[in-house]
Amino acid sequence: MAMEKTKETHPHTLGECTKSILPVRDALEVLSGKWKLPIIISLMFGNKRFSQIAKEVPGITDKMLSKELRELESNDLVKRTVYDSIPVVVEYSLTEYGHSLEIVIKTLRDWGVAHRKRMMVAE
Amino acid sequence: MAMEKTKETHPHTLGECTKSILPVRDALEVLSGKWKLPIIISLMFGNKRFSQIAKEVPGITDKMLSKELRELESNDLVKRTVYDSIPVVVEYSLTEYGHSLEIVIKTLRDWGVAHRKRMMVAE
DNA sequence: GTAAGTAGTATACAAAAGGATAGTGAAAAA
DNA sequence: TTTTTCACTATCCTTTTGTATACTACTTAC
Repeated sequence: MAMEKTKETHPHTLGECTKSILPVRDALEVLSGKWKLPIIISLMFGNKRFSQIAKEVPGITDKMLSKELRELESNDLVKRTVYDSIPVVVEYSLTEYGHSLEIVIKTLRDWGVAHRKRMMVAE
Repeated sequence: MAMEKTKETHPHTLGECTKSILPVRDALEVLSGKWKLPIIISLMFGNKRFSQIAKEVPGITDKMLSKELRELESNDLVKRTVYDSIPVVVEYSLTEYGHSLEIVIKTLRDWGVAHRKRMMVAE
C-alpha cells in the first residue's frame, strides 16, 4: 500500500515560508547587533555629535560607536558631516532612508514595552 | 560671567531618548541574532517538527536550531511538545505570546522588501 | 545488511561581536 | 601646568556565534 508521503515539494507551495524569511534576513543584516537600533533611535531625536551619542546610548564604548556608525553610513542610513571648525566638529544625522525605520522602531518599542511589563509581572 | 553649560541633567528632560532605547533593548535581548526571527516565522506557518524547521530555515545547522529553540522556549515564545510515539515525535509551536510578534515581523518584513528593492536598483 | 528518518548531542574549531584600557593631537579652560 | 573636550584609533582580551563532522538509539523500508 505504501501511501506515498505527500512531499509538498511541488513549486507551488514550496518556500511560502521561506519567502517570508528572506526579506526579514535582509533587514536583519543591516540592523542586527546590540547597538545599531539604539544609535538610530538616538538620532531620531535630533542630529548629534559623536560624544553626544555616546552619552545617550547607555553602555556603548567609543570603539563600538565608531564601528557601528561607519556601517550605518555605508548602508545610507546615517549621514556624517564634518564642520572644519576648531576643534573639528562631526555631526551625525539620519538620512531620509534612515527615517523610514521609524515605523519599524515604533513597533519594536511597543512590543518591548509590553514585554517588560510581562516580565515584571512574572518577576 | 561663565554661562554655565546647560547640563540637561535635570530629571525632566534626561533620557527622553534613553526611555525609547530601553524597551527596544529589551526586545532585542529576546529576538536578536541571526536565527530567532526566521524560526518564529517558520512556526507562524504552522506547527513543525525539528527537521521540518531545519529544512525551512535556509542555512541553519542542527546545533543552532537546537540552541535557539531552547532559548525561545525559555522565553515562552515557543512551546515544545513530545509525543511518545515510535519513533518519538517532537512538535514545536508558537505560544500565544509568540504570536504577539506577528505585527513586529510584518513590519520588519515590509521594510526588508523595500530594502531589497532599493539595493537592486542601486545594484 | 544498509540506508533513511526520528531528534537531537558531542567535539573541535573559526569567525564575529563586544569589552577594557590607553593613546593621539590640537585647543581651550582651570 | 594639568585637565578637559573633541573624535576618534589601537591593542588585547573574552564571549558569542557559527561551521563541520561525527555520533546516539530506535524503527521502518529496501
